[in-house]
Amino acid sequence: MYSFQSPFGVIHYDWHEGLCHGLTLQQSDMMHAKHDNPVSAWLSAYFSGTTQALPALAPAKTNFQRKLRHGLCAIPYGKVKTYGELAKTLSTAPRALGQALGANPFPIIIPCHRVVAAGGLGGFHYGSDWKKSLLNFEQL
DNA sequence: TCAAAGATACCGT
DNA sequence: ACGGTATCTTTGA
Repeated sequence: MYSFQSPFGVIHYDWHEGLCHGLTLQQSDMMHAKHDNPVSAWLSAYFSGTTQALPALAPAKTNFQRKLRHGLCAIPYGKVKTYGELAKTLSTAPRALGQALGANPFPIIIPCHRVVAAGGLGGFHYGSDWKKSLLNFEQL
């Protein structure tokens, strides 16, 4: 388990066998530890406002989640989409989409925060503070 | 297998 | 503005 100090809180992630197995966002700040691997490199670049090729991610468990990942990566930096819109392009239901987004092991790297509800900010698995901060950060 | 829950949307009143 | 219903995938019993 590694950790990365972001401007909005600490991010823990699993990295072994050359593959990222998941990220978890923490609410409170903890110790800063610098690591030298593709995940930290990507995060570091992201929080500097630049984009970079994705690190190796563990494969999604279901077909649907693979489709979802692909659909999410199609949302460009600084833009947002509603659950309904994205659901339509994936031929699924908005509710199903939200369910899957919450189960996504790679928040931020797979930009699940760029999906908002039709009537405002939607929910977020790790707390809407993260979502708000990330969106605010991207839309500078 | 089936039932229940989810980070929703939409239409009726 | 509020409440009920439609809708699809996952997960646990």
